[in-house]
Amino acid sequence: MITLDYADRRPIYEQVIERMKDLILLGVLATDEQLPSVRELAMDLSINPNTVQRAYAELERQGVIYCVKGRGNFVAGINALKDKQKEELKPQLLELVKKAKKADMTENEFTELVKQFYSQQ
Amino acid sequence: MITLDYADRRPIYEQVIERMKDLILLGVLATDEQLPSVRELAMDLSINPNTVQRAYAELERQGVIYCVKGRGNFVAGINALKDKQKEELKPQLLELVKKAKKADMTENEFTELVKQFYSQQ
DNA sequence: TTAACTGTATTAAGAGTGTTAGTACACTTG
DNA sequence: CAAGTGTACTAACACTCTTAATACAGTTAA
Repeated sequence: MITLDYADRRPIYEQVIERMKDLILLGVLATDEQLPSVRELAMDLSINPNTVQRAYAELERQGVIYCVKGRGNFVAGINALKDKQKEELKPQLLELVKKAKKADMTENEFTELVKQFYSQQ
Repeated sequence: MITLDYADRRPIYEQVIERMKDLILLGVLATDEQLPSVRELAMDLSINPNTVQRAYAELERQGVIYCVKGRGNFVAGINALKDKQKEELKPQLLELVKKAKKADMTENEFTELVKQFYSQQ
């Protein structure tokens, strides 16, 4: 279901968060569908249940999933997540634009890159 | 010359690297101009000389500055740095575009944000 | 030459974070 | 009741960031 990249310097729990969001955005995990249990996913990825728990807690804090004690974790809703991702994008893009300006990259150069990347596969 | 942000979670040496690049890109530090010495900057920022040294070593490794033992550190060249920053930008922008696609953000929406951010101050 | 400045290297220690391990408790389901 | 869920807690280890204290080598100006 999920693959970890140990070459990635980011913490495992962050990778789990990102992959789960991807699975939801791709529609692999539908709204209200149950996620693998903490212990099951930990076993599957050969990591500690605490690490999975940390990822799930953060996903719940972000409103991406909801938890029912004794039953499991469930997908909260794909549209809310999409809107959330779009909002997250903005400050990150602003930082990139600032960096581009500092390096004297024109808006046209920048937009050309966007066009190129958007048409990519 | 440089101000640190202790609310920023990133390591101090990374902040020093970024601020030095900014000073160079802004033209505050011209090509071949001497940077503050390791001990002087450390004193100025109230941090350890080792931390400054780490930042300077990384800046040299990236080709942003060059060091002469016994004399000091000097700015390598602003144009090379600008080109370097533009190249660094590309993979970061690609990741953002990927994220945007996943969230079903259209190229037009994205480009509109770019336009907005570019015209900002 | 000497003194004071440069960069550079080394070792040790402390703080913080990420991860694992083990255990325990409460809730739900069959 | 038993097995599965989420949740909480403590302890230990590894790694990184940072500081501290030296030490050494090169440069420069008095």
